[in-house]
Amino acid sequence: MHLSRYFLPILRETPKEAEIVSHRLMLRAGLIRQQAAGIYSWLPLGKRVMANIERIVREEQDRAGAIEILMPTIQPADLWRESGRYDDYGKEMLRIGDRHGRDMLFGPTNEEMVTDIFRTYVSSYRALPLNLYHIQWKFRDEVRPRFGVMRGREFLMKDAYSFDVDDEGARRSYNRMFVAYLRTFSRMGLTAIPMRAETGPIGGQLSHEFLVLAETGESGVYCDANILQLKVPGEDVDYDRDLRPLIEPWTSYYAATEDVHEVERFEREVPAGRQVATRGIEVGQIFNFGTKYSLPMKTTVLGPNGVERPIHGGSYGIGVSRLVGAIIEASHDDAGIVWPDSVAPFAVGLINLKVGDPAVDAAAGGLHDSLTKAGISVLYDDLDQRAGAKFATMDLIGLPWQVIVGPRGIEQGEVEIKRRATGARETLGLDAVMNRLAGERKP
RNA sequence: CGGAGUGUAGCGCAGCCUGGUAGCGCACCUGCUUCGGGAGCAGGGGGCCGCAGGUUCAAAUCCUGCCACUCCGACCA
Repeated sequence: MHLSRYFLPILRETPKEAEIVSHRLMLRAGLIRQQAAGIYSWLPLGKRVMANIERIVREEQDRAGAIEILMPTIQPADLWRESGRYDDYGKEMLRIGDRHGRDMLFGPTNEEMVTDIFRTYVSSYRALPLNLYHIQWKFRDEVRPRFGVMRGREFLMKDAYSFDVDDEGARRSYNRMFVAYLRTFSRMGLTAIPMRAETGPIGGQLSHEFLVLAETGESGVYCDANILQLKVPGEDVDYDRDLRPLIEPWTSYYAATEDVHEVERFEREVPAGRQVATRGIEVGQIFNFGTKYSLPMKTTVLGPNGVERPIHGGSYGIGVSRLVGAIIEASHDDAGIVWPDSVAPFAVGLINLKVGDPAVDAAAGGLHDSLTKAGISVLYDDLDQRAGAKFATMDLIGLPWQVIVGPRGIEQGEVEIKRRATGARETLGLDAVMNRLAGERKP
């Protein structure tokens, strides 16, 4: 992609409404544009990052056996009256009337709708377990949206819903999502810790929330240092086997957010040298809520003995748009964003230091073409600007690699290559660049 | 929803107290010179001063009401 033909509105100064670092950097690097409190347009660079996050989430959901569907953003109120949540949900729910005076709402979540789909088509225990998910925009009319996309009113969420014939099956489904979540966040370059959580308005008895560690996170986190060393299950994990041994280490060490933190227990259970107090951002939560929705919504299947029984459900959310902010909170420096390879909007930023110089133009243009042909996404800065401005822009938008082509090096047939995260530079021959990048690019 | 604050060009701000032709920096356009870490000079375009009402010969400025946005608290992917 040629920068001269792209749409990348960089801001040199920070808009004053942005208080936290991810919000500032998202506005400055041209990822988002605020349209109203907690409501954002996604500009090209932000859109690409979110698409990468979505892709990883999707791959891990699929791997864990969940099946993708897509439900609408607008829902009829009747379903919510049936579950009893139409009145419970309160002002957070955006209520809309259509032209016929029918009560509609912009979905804040989809338990009711997915249950409706399920009960229409599934009536036998033999079709279970089933886990349906979608990645769709939600709207929750938060009293106080803030922190940019970290707490917007409109946000993109992956929500999965599991259906099982009994509690034992529901726990297996829960465990599959537990492992999938560990893998998902790890692939995005994040350290995420699962923590025992309150179930809140979704209800149920078992729940964990996943906190991404970041110095600038909004919740205080207390945990045992050992949990930070645990190895995340590999992509060969067998989701059909008993996953409890994989999960047990993660749930056995002390880990709590500040609102449920027990100082005495922490002091007693965790040796002084391993007591970690840090901060985190909630990016996912999983629930096992049993029959909370299946009873009022009459969702049953026939068991092996021919007797109808209510299904046991769970729901599993990941804040996709929030993750964009969370990743930046966890990975940035004074100069700007430092994208993990797997979610970066482009793999390579290619800088032409002297636009108009035939030798430099030819070398940079050639690199752009061969990188693109090799399937390596590249943003080619072909603007006639000073070097300082180009470097500042590239550092700000945080692409993993910078390839710098200038007249000095080109005389020797050499370019410079810089790793954004470490600042490490090396000088390579033109031909060597391709091999170097091809080898390093594995997400 | 309680408390605090801010609305003036795309972004950052001054002007308001003490009413009198709407300004500065960045960004943008034109030209020339520059060019390996945010260039210099010259010229130029862009504003219902958040909205409505009032006071006044005259309102960005004073008064009243409303709206929007931000921050702190209680709630949340």
